[in-house]
Amino acid sequence: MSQIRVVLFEDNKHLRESLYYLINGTEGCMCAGAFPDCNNLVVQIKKTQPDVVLMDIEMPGMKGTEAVKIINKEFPGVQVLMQTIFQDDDNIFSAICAGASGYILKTTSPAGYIEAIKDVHNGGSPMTGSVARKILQLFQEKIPAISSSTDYHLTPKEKEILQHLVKGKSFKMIADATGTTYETVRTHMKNIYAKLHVNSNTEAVSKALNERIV
Amino acid sequence: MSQIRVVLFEDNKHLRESLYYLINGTEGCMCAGAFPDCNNLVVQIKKTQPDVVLMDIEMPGMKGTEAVKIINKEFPGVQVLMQTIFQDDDNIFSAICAGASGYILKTTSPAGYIEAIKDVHNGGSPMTGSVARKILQLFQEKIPAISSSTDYHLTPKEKEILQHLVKGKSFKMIADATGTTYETVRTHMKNIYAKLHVNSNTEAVSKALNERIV
DNA sequence: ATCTGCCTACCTCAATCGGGGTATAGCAAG
DNA sequence: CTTGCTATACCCCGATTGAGGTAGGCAGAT
Repeated sequence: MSQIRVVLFEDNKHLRESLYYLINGTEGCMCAGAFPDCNNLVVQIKKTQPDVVLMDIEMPGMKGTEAVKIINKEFPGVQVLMQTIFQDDDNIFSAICAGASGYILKTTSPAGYIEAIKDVHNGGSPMTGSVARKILQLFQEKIPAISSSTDYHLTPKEKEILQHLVKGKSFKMIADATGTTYETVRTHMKNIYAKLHVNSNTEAVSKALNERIV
Repeated sequence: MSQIRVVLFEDNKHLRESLYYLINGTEGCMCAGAFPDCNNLVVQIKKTQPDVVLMDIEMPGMKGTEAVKIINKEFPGVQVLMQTIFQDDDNIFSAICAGASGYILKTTSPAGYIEAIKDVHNGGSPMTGSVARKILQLFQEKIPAISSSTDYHLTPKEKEILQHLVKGKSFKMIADATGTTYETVRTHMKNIYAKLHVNSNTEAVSKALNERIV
């Protein structure tokens, strides 16, 4: 079986070299490159052809999260494993949004590093327990009530019409799209308004989107 | 140091007993209860006073995700560790939304179970690598572009008016709220429509909410 | 000093919408 | 077989909105 090609970006010289030797000293892994910054990022990745990139989040010059974005765009198959000393929400959040595949702390043991590299290469997303907790918390904050949305007892037809309304269509266009008449759509809309306790189309759209009724 | 009190809910008798002995056979842990279903959930938790609940996601009667919701509401300090044989998006997603603190597969080794229990008790969120990957993917889907939302160059006043519109207010009410006149609001709305490339209030609301312009 | 962008304000006209009705038909539950 | 719910469809009327103008005042930039 072929080796996992790892490339690392890490500004701390000592850590960079330690990781370099650690990876090369591990069976099934090889370090195809080790760089102190993200200058010439694209060129270096093209040259070194990594399977996994180990990326420090705080570095001089281009930020780690920026680098992740570029890697994901230019080299979609490459897995990026973030490593950091910080575990603040903002950093984690932007790394996730940028498309990182794993997120470990620098306090991780050498064996943990190797395990994480292998895990990420196998399609997993290793992350330190405390980081995972933060991600779950972020998730719960940002997606407040996907399932706890109150049921307004909309009929299938009413939901269908509401969906069209949310797309910005007029009653006429909805009538067209649903194969009914303008007046029928209006009747349904009146019922929708009554059920949602609103009295304008904008209010209905707002409520539909915010409470994910659509 | 005191022991971690674990209570488990698992319908499979064999697995339930195995886990019971595993936990009681581990230093620092004790199994304060083991139940085949979530009947009398609240009573049983009140009686057994667990630090950590190990919850099967698929059970007869009350679903695991429902149980998590109740536990989080009634006993906020209790950590819930979900275990499942499935790793489909819906289950993971609803468990997270319900407030689970960890998510492991049943293929996890006994040592892994113990580690996960300890991790969750220490404020971590252990999860199988593949589950973590799914959560990251869900995250990236649901939070598509928190910062990459295109800028439509709305002026402050226009944004203010749009915010009112999203709340479902009519032009008249917006005029009132912003201290201007009805006609001025209409003028602003025309400009907003032009900038957002829409031509109805519902479309504007929809775009504002979906692209987080508000 | 002029120009550009923003906020302000008004007008008209046609189209759409909200609220109030009424009515028929299908279909499932009681 | 009647009751209730849903879907269908139409009417009227007044209010609101969309589209098209015009125009003054004011701040910051060139």
